[in-house]
Amino acid sequence: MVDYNSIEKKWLDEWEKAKLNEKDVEEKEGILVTAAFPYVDMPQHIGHLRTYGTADFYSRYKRMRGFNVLYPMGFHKTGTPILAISKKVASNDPKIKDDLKNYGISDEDIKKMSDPYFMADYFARVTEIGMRRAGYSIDWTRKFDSINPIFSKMVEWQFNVLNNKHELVTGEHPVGWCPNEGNAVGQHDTKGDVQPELSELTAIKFKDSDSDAYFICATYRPETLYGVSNLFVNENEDYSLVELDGIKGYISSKSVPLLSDEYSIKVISNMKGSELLSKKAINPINGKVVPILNGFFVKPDFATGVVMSVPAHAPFDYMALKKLSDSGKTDIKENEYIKCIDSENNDQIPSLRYLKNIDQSLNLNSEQIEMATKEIYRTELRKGVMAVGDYIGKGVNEARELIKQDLINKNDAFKIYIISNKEPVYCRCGARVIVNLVEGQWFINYGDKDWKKTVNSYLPEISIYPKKDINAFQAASDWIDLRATERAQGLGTKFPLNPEHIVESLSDSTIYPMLYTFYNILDNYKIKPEQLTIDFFDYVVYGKLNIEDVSKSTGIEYKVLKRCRDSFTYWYRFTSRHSGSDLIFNHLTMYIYNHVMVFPEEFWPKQIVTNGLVNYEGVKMSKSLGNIVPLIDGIDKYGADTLRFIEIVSADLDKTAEFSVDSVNSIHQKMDYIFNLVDRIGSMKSEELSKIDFWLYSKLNRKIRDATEKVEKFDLRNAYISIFYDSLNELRYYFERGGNNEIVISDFLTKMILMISPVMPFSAEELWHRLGNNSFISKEEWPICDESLIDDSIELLESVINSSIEDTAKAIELTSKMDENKGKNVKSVEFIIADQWKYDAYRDLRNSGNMSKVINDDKFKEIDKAKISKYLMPLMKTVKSLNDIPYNSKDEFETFDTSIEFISKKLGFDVSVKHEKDSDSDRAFRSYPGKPSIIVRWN
RNA sequence: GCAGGGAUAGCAAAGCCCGGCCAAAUGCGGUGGGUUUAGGGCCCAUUCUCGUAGGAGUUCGUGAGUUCAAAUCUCACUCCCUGCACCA
Repeated sequence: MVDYNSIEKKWLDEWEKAKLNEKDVEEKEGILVTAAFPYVDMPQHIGHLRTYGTADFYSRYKRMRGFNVLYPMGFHKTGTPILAISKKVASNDPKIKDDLKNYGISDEDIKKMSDPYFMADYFARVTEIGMRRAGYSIDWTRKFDSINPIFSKMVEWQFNVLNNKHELVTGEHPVGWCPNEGNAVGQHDTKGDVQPELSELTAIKFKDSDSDAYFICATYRPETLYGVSNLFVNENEDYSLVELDGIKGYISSKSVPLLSDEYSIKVISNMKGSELLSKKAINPINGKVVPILNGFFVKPDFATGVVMSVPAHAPFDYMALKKLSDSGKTDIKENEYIKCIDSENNDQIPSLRYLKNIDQSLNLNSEQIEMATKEIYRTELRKGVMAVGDYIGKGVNEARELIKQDLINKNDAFKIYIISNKEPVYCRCGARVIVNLVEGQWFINYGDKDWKKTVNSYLPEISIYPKKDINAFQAASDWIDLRATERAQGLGTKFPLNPEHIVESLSDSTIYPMLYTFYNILDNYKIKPEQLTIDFFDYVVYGKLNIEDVSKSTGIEYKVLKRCRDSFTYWYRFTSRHSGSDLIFNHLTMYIYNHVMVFPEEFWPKQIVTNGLVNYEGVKMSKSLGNIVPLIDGIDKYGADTLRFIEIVSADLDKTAEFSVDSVNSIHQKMDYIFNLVDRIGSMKSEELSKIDFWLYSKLNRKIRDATEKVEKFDLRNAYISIFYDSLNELRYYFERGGNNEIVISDFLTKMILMISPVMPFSAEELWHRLGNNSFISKEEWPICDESLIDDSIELLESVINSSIEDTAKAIELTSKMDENKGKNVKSVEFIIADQWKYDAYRDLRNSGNMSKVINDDKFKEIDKAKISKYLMPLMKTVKSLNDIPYNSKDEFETFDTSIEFISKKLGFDVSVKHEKDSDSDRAFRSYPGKPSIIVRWN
């Protein structure tokens, strides 16, 4: 087997020596290929190769097509995950230490990882090693990370632009919050890494009929307000009369601390739920006075602990009310329940229907009632129509929003946010996570109408691959709205408008590809971060300032400024951005928005390529399954080229690539074949070209033409089925047909290897040299198709031979069962080739589609009309899809005649061929162009 | 809920954009055969049903429709997957 690792090492060294990947401004057209830089909180695994490998493939391919392609790379270190892991290390968390140990990190290094900067550097270093070994043609002289002071300067400039254009706004914002530590909590900050889910409810104010206090009912379904028969509290729980944002209200005592960061709440007095049961409340929508009753199901720590009861539509309410009614604790009758929504059936009490669907006798537990609740919620939202009230006739979906808005406008309700996870969420410190409305939070206003309009009208200009993701981009662009852009903790750039905070880590990584274009220059000339003023960036990006002034104000030499500007404008004109498709709804959309806002139109994104994930042996790679293969291990084991092939070209871009040992083996075998063939090539002969040589040339050139078209459209899978798999089959067939011409094979292999080189650069380089070349293959040109060598006839005739062989085998199998053939063996097989008039008539019929016209044509006057008609009849059935037959009777005859040896070897019988006119067999007439009549003789 | 994607033979998966060359690529699995044949690998054949000659029938989530013609277009329905906010 090929020793991939030693080939890799050999060529990595050679490429490094030749500085093959370092690119600079040149005469020829430039392309900047960037992939979303990796977040370095763990080593990369083989799945990461998909994105970076695809970007590398594209870079290499475009270079072979004559472009100057720069593929740079950096590291993302902004944000909280690195900090969180490092904190865990510092607190001696055994689980995290195990994880790190499994990555093969020494105890000593793990200890040092309590320093987040050490950890980030460590993983950045490991990541770079892996990327080099994967063969990415990255220009490492431009490497930076996102906490680098120069990077921060770029971010400051970007936010200065956004601020000047009034796209930074402040407001209040609901966040998951730890009341103990006083800061926002995300997934990384909770026990068990649970993402706190926030959801919005409407809190409706029912006035107490004999005081100025309100019962504050939180609900997901404000549209059912028309059907309220009573309110529920839980008589066994404690309740409080509170002052909440200026009004008096009753809420459960347990809800007070959960809401107290969201609202200002002062407790006036406390009471048992049972004490509230004597009260009555007024429904704000219709003034109806309703009683307060005991709801067994009311949870005091969910929202306000007071709920409105809509027995006709809420299964829990129905069950609770029925219970009360059965025990005589209420005199509300079922026929008083108000139905306010019509949906699929005509039940007067829809909730009852859903309960009975689960159990006719209504002997239900809470879980079952919950199920019924979900079911009715779903159905009524989708199909329900308001049956009462101001919005009668409108769909529930629409009416809900309208009613909510009306109530809020009339000050009868307000929004309330809760943590809606099934189980309470706890901060690592132990406190229960609650909702807080953060005041003065800065947002980037992606909801700005003009901004959105500009982006939406530019979106069709961007080449997006895979094509079907265009919809997703469109949807993402429409959907993106205010986006929080700063936060209190984490690594990163200080937020210019509030230096206590840092720029949020997706917001700081939207325009950074621009920095690659001149980072190496800043580095070379040892430019200090403080020299990178607003003026500097304004000059480089807009070119509108006077360069002398900028040079003076920044202290950067004229020629350095000029080079930065030139480099930026050269590389940023055509950019190709690569990432996983999971980033469409955040990073990539923000990338587009920020480019459109910050840069002149000529530098807006030109191309975006996204890709799907990678499965390992049929399942997703994940930490919990323990099936993550680190990139470097994968390369050691399978070879970089093998990983590259499987991940870059063996699946459609948008699909999950399947990595399995089987697929590895299959590629290894095929590569072995190619290596052997290349090594054997010297022992072959160069002879005069025969038919099968032309066949192979035709296949090759067709392949070059079609595959190139496919590569251009990022249809890599099909391109490489043709370039790799089909080529091998064609070679095998060529040899089987007796081909053995050194020049032809060498031509074929050379072009095939050139086309494989962007995917498998190491093997291709090795094979290229074994073929006797001394240049680097990556500096060679992509093969060009020679149209004159594409010969439809020769390929078609070859396939006629093969289909005839198949048909014959099948015919023999079936006829061997015939009584007359029982006990006999096949003696010989004869192929009868259709006479020339059949070819002519075939073409005429194909062109005209008119049978009688063909029959009556003068040129067929020699032939019996009944005969022509009998011949054409079957063709009529599929007349609209007849293939073009570009050759004639004698071509088909010759092909068979010269292939007799091959055919009889395949079939194992003597084979002969005859023209139809020379045959006296009654089956001879069955011959058609491309379909000789087959006569099997038995003895 | 909102948004995006999906449902194809034993399994996995292509085809669908651009209707006919589609009983439907390919891989795995199954069956039979070959290979100086332990195993594995490799090669060949076969793998919806029927068939006394290269053919016929019935299939591509369900139901309807458009069409001379539908896996492919339209509509409805059912079910599945992914993302959803400060988090990379």
